[in-house]
Amino acid sequence: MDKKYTIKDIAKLAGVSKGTVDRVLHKRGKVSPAALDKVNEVLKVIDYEPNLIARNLKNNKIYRICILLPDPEIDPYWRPCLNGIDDAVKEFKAYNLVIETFYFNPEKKKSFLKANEAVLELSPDAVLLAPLFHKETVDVIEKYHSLNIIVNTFNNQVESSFVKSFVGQDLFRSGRVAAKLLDSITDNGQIAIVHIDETYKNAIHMQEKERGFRNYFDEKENSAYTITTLKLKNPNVEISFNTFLNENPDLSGIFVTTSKSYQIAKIISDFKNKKIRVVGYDLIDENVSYLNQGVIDFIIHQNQKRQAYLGITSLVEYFLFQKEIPEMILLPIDIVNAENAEYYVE
Amino acid sequence: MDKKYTIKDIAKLAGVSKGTVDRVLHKRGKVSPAALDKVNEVLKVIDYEPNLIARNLKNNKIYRICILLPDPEIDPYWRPCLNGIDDAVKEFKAYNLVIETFYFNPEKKKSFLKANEAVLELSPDAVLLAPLFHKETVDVIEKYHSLNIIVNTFNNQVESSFVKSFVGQDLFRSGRVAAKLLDSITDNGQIAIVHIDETYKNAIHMQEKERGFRNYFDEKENSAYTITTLKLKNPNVEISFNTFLNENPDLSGIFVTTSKSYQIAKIISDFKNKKIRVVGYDLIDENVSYLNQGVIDFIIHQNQKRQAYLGITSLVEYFLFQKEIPEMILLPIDIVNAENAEYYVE
DNA sequence: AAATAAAGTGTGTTCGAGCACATTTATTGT
DNA sequence: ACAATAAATGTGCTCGAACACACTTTATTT
Repeated sequence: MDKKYTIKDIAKLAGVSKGTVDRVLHKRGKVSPAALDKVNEVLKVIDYEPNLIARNLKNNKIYRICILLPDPEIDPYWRPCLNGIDDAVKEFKAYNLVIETFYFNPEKKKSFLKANEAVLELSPDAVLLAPLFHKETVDVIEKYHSLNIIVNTFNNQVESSFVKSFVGQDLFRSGRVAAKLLDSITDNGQIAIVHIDETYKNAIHMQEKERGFRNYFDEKENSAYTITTLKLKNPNVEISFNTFLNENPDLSGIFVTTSKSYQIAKIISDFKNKKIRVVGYDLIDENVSYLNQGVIDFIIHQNQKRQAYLGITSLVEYFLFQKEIPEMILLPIDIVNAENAEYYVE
Repeated sequence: MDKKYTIKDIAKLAGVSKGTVDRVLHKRGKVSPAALDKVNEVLKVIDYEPNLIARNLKNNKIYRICILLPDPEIDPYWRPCLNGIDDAVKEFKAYNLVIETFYFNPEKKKSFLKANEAVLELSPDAVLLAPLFHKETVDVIEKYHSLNIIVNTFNNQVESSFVKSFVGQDLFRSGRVAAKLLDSITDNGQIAIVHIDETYKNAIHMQEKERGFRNYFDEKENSAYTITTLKLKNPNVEISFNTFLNENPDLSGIFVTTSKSYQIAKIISDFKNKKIRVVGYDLIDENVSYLNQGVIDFIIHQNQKRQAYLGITSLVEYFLFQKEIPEMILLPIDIVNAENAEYYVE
């Protein structure tokens, strides 16, 4: 009754052979106008959907996907990605897929290049990478492209027409979200945007967040906030920031643009004069701990796990089921407080 | 080199036929100890993973899944579910699946029962339902179970050992999230928990949210809040709440436990005396509009779309790939403000 | 020891799409 | 009109797992 139509069914209905139907469906030509009409007539009436299972059984090529990201041992920010990768691997382990992960030292361009060389050795079908070093990334992307290897990026965006897809967040928007949060939890006064030195990290990341943050307050009429940008460098963060705190008694809110908000939290938790509100990024353990203590008020979740997961699954589904890969997948900007954190921590 | 092992490969390696390997893999018996050992020896060495594609090609049974939920025309809360269902249908349309949706009037038990009868007529393999009427739900679940039809629920939980899986949110926790939000955006004063009459809705829903909300403040030391619960009924919401507002000039925050926060927002947006903060539920248009106007501060997203989507996909993957269905899938409690709303609106 | 039952093993077909190749039909040139 | 060639069409095999069925070997009964 509601059995799916097969090519054989169409052939029978149209009074031709399955070979002809196949040629029509794939526009391979070598079909007479008469036969073409007959088949199209049938296709118009019935709703044919090729059986993906059967289609893929034949195509038993092994697809190889390589993922390149900074070593989570060096920067724990990337740890959740491993879970995302793991989920994807588990989900597709029954298919003809080889998914391999490569780490590089996020502080060393050489390490990044070396990892890419190792990937090239394997001549994979696709590469998913977290592009930290701009120039180097553009170069390797071109290399991959010339070898017909698909390149997708996640977390960081990079300008290159050779990148098929990007998974990440709108950082400008995420800055606005942070601004809105601080706006709602602080009374007027001074707000500090704090960039904590992460030498290697694409500075664009932090800049975009700052732009969004300031944009929110610029748009707001009669805003009585003063916004100051602070660039702190380890190991001087503590001293510099303490000085700043003492010089700015009006400070009511802090927006930390990196996952290092725990460093700021540590300082202000000793600083009992006044309640200062903090909004930061990323659910790493130290941050969650200060979130639970009430020192950090909100954390914006960048959802690295899902970024990695979607980066892989979109490639897998492209290879296995010829699903189109969207040029850009923007993940929601999740707002986390002490009460809903457990659902996002990975 | 890294081709996947097939049953044939195992057979060759073990020096038996693929029939014997098959019997070992499926524990069908009729295998001599000697042959069993040989096959197990090979299986120990190699990492065999059956090809799901091939497996499912053979099993060309058509699975029928029915979804029962309130008519979104009557309660727009359920509208996002349609998108979730749609996504799942699209994703699996190439497989042997029939997914059918049935609506019932959320105000009429009879309508619910009638919808279930229609479902029973089709004798599906599984049913996914939003259980509104407790007693009736328990009855139909028993009926389904006796007919070997799998029953999963979403959105509302119902006590029944016959339910295989539940997809939803922890409502107690969501009450706590709301409390934390109001706590962070209001100064001490009075807070109102507002239940707006939705006759049909399982009152447990709202009660759980209230319990969580109060629990947060109970746990908080030296909290200087007064918490009042208000039960409002349409069409008297406006009059009653205006009276309440006038009688309680100290009111600083409102927690609306249903998706009707726009009704409260409408009232307080005319009430210019003081800034009153509002936290409510669900991204329906009216609420988002007040969110953007700054009348509602936060909305908790119940993610109906994903609830429906996961409810279906878990069943599909169970049938198609014999994946286990988790007994309970708890979705994150998403916090939404005017800046990140666009990512959640469906 | 032969007959019969039981246990163990292998072979062959199926699922649906895809594609190579064989076969048939139509068209062109002489 | 009849090759020669081109165009159109159909047949049959493949992928891997699953399972029915036929066949062979071993065990049990008389």
